[in-house]
Amino acid sequence: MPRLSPNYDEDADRDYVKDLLWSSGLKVTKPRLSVVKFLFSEKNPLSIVEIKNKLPKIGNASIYRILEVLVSNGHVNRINTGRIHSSYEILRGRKHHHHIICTKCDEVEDVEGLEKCPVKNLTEYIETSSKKFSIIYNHSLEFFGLCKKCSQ
Amino acid sequence: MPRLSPNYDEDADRDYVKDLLWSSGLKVTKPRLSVVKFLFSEKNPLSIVEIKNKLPKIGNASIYRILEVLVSNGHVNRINTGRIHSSYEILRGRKHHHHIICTKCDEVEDVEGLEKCPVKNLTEYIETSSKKFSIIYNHSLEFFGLCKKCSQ
DNA sequence: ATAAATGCAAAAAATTTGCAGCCGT
DNA sequence: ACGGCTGCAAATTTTTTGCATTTAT
Repeated sequence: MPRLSPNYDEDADRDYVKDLLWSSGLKVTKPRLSVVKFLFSEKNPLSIVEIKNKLPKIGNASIYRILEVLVSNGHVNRINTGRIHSSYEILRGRKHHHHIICTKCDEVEDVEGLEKCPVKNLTEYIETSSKKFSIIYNHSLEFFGLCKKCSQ
Repeated sequence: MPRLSPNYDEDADRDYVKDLLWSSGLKVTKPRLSVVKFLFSEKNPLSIVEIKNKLPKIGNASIYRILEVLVSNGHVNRINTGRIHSSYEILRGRKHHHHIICTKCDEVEDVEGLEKCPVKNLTEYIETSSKKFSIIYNHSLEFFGLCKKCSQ
């Protein structure tokens, strides 16, 4: 659940999650609610494996299909960890941000404390100077390193 | 091959590629030379599939192992295109740079014209402020958009 | 000579697909 | 009731592993 307010209201959140699906014309089903709620509940991005483990009742194929539909509707971001499987994070209610990925254990952490995105103001320049591209609508910035556990 | 000089000297290049392997204490084998030379020869990053198709004589497992060893020795960069499989590009002889990826046709272009990496000087700050990470040794920055062909 | 790297084949892991039946609207 | 969604099982695709053989040093 989102740690937005100290008094977390589960019902309000449920409606929020429902709205997310409903607003995209998606049917509000149990498996979808579970996936979205799980994504909301975790601060850091979740891998397919983590989602599967946490929600064993949902069929394997459905997990893929649910995440696909969430990504294509813009509710969820697929993070390119460079690892075997992608990780996913919910977008709504969160600021644009970047990630640090452990190349040994795949741990993902959000980059915190940046006032503003260091790349955002480059987009327009790059759009102009690129030979082959005319539109840039997004970017992703990942840092790779070793987490404290793995660097010992 | 690197298009660095107008008069390209294949032998010189061969030594260059050999040196690359040798300098990391890697045995200079035919499969490794082939992979490195193929990576040098293409301006844009190559996916595992493209490499496999181009070099069918190299065993499947070896391709994975060769790329892994090249990445872990810092000669090759694994780019997270957000597509199904990662792409790889050789680093040596090329400046650190970033990419623009067309989300429709997967075309990849290098970002050109930046004097310096807009992210580099953030690394130390992020290393310090991160809770879970102690070392950051790399990053990747990709812009997503539509190429001129696909945006028409 | 010997330690490392390769190729092959088999195994494991990750993802996709087809389809019958269930469930939201 | 309809169409979209799900679960299951099977099929693909991608990646890893074990081991005998080859190869670079």
